[in-house]
Order: sequence, then structure tokens, then C-alpha cells
Amino acid sequence: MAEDLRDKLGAQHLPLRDQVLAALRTAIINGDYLPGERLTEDRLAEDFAVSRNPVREALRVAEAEGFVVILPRRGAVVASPSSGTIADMFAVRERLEALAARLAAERSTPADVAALRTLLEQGREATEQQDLRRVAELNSALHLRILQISGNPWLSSIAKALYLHVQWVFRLGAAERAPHSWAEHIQLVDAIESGDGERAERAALAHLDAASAAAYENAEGGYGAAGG
Amino acid sequence: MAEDLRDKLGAQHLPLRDQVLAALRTAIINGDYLPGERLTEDRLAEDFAVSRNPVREALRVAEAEGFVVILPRRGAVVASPSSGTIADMFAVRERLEALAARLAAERSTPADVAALRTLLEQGREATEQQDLRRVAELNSALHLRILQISGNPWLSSIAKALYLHVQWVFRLGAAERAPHSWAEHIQLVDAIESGDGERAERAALAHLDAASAAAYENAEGGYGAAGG
DNA sequence: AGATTGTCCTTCGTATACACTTTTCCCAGC
DNA sequence: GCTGGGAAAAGTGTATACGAAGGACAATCT
Repeated sequence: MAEDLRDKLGAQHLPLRDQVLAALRTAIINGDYLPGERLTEDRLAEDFAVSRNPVREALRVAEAEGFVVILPRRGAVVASPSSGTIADMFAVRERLEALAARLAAERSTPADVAALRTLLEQGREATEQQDLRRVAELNSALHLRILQISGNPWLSSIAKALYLHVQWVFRLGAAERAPHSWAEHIQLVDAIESGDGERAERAALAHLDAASAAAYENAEGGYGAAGG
Repeated sequence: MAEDLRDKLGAQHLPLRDQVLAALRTAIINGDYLPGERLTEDRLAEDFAVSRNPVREALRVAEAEGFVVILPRRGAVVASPSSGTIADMFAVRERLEALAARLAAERSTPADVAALRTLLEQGREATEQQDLRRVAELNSALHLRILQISGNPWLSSIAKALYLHVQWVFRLGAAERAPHSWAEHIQLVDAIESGDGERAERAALAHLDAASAAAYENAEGGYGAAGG
């Protein structure tokens, strides 16, 4: 039943539960499973062609990550981020990514900066070509890269999780803001390259503030429908 | 076998996996399971008098929370925080708790402040009586309460998780610093009561900086042995 | 001695069973 | 037609067993 998955990934020692978790996260972020939707274990097991056990383990982690809510004896439902938590998420992200920008500025090697510049260039091209999907990808890649350059694994993993949630809620809105966003990205990378932590932090804050404002505008009304 | 647990908590619909997770966290933080120690599923199942299933689910979440490391096909071991990650943890905590202090100052009700003052008073008493264990408890309670008052669930849950890890690594050191720490706490609560977010943030930063310095001093050498 | 083999331990995934709870739905009564 | 009760269905929570796969470690062979 799960042989296709097994042959493809099992050889790399990737436990099924991790594949299920990744697939579940993706499905939720993509809107395949909408907020509030009920996720019965049997159904997920069938969807992913595995037994209940890997599904259960993946669900627990997904709960810890905030993608699903599990009610005792009632099962799991896809989490429903409220507009309140959107502002809350950005408030935390702002602090975290500002710190990341500062650390990145202080610790980045020329190679790090070169990698960022490459992403910037690719982002410019994708923007020119109106390839919004790719722009969004590169957007993520840039932010994640800065997090990684910061060299703080806690910061990195927490901010990354937060970033995933932001993407989930504002997938479309974020893509539309892309062109404007890249101008800010250039400022940010310039600041990181300068090695001036203070300046990098300011650039990150400015970027996040703008993103937050844009996201909020796009949120008017429902965000659960962002997937469709 | 698990009847004692069942009768006590099962009636409250608390799944075994949650009990196991809580017990596991506590055991790790208390040093009952030392960093690097191997945690086989059978052993945990026996320790907690449950079957392997709840144990497995608890382990996955514990991994997501950073308390254990799971190697595919090799099993789980208690995580070993390195000195690098200690500084990293404090760097993130500083930003997060500073934000929490600001938000708490801006949003706290008189009742919130009263609750904090009660904790402060209890902390003073415990300090006088040299009851370091209780001081540490109240210390946690105070920080957690401020997080809660901030009204930002993301901030709260992330900072709480981080706080648990700090406690894990520096259980003893934190307790020893207790008396000095409470003077800073009073400053912090005063600032929160004033409603001045800027001031509260500064107080939180000062407190965290001092705690970080103290923790680092106490860390010299090994922290894995903190439990013993 | 060093490489190889073989055994054992443990995890990983599956399957099954069953108790208990929640939900659903039908039906009688108002 | 609507409400309330109660049985049936659905689903979770937990336990258990089993086979497969991988790694660790010791015994064996060259």
C-alpha cells in the first residue's frame, strides 16, 4: 500500500511519521485541509496510505506546532488562526527577525552575503517575469537564509515555525506584495553586508512592519479562505 | 498496571500520552534522565506503566520541543544542550521577555498587577526563609504570569518553552541567584504597573542580562551534571 | 590483529482488539 | 412540526502482537 512512499523515501531512512507530518503541514498550508476541518485518524491514514500509528504521531507534533488542535476523545481539527493571533505572530516575528538581522550582520561571511545577493538577483528576475510563485519561494529562502546565517539555532527554528504560520495564513497576500517587498530586501541585505547590526535590525523591522501592514489589509474578512 | 494513573487523571480525560509527556519533561528537567541517556520505548513504557504507544507519541512531541533527540532506527536520547545554545537561548529570551514586559505594561489590569505583587511578596518570604526550591518556583510563576498578561499566545508559548529549557540547564544556578533576582523582579513589576512599556522593556532586559551573566558563570564546565 | 560474520536488541510500521465517549439519527411523544 | 430520549455508529485511547529492517557488538575466521 505504502510501497511507493517506501521505495522513494524509506531508503533514505525517513520515518513514515515524518513524511506524514511534512505532507500534513503542506496540505494545511496549501489549504487542502481548511481551518476547522475535521481530521480523523482513519481518513488521514487512508489519504497517506499508512496505518493509524504514524498518523497519530504526526498529529501530536502538528498539534505542538500549532497546525491542528486536538480535543481529547473528539479528535483533531485544523487550527483556525484568528485575526488576533495574526498581529501576535507579527509582533513576535518582528523581534525575532530583527535579532536575526543583527546577528547576521555581525557574523556573516562574504560567502553568506554572496548567497543572499544571488537570491536577491533571482528574486529580481522572478519579479520581472511575474512569476509570483517563485517570488514567494525566494522570499522564504531569503528569510530562512538570514535566520541560518544568524547562527542561533533556537532563533532559527522558532522564527522558521512562525514564518510557516504566516505563510499559511497569508499565502496569497504575501505573494501580491512581492515587488515592493524586494526593495526592502535589498536594503536588508545591504545592511547585513555592512556589518552594522543596528542598521540591519532597523531594516528588518521596517520590512516586517510593512509586511505586517500589507498582510493585515489582505486579511480583512476571512483568512481561512486564503487557500481557495 | 496503570490503574493508579488512570484513576487519578483518566477521569479528567487526560490522555496517557499527555501524562507521559509531562512526566518525561519533568524527569529530564529534574535530571532524573541525564543528557545523553538512552530512552528506549520499552523502558519508558515500563517506567510510566503504560504501553509503548503513548510513549512513542510523547517522545515525538518531546523531540519537537527539543528535550530529546531521535535518531531513526536508533531511538531517543536525552538532548545535550551545548554551551553555545545557552547563550543563544538567552539572546532569544531577552527579546521575547522584553516584548512580554512591554505588552504586559500596556495591557495589565489592576488585578494582574495585584497578582504579580502577591507573587513578589511570597517570593520575599521564601527568600527570607532560604527556601530556594520555593523561590525558584515563584520565580517561574512570576515570569510565566507576565507572559500570560502580555496576552500574546505565541509569545507566551514560545517564551515558556524557552524558559523550561533554561531551567533545565541551570536549575541550580538560577536558584542560587534568587535573592538578587527578586530585587530586579520588583523593578520589573513596578514598571509594568506604571503602564510605561518602554520602561518595562528596559527592566526586563536588565533582569535577563543579569540572569544570563549569572547563568554563564555557573555554567563553567558541565551543565549536564546540573541534575546531580 | 584486522576484517567478517552472525546474533541480538531496538525501532518502525502494521494489524487487531476492545473499552469508552461522542455524535448521529431514528422514533415516540407532545 | 418540534422536542426529547435512547440506541446505533463513529472515532479516539490504549494495549498487544508480529514481522521487517537497521545498528551494535561479540565471536569467528583469515
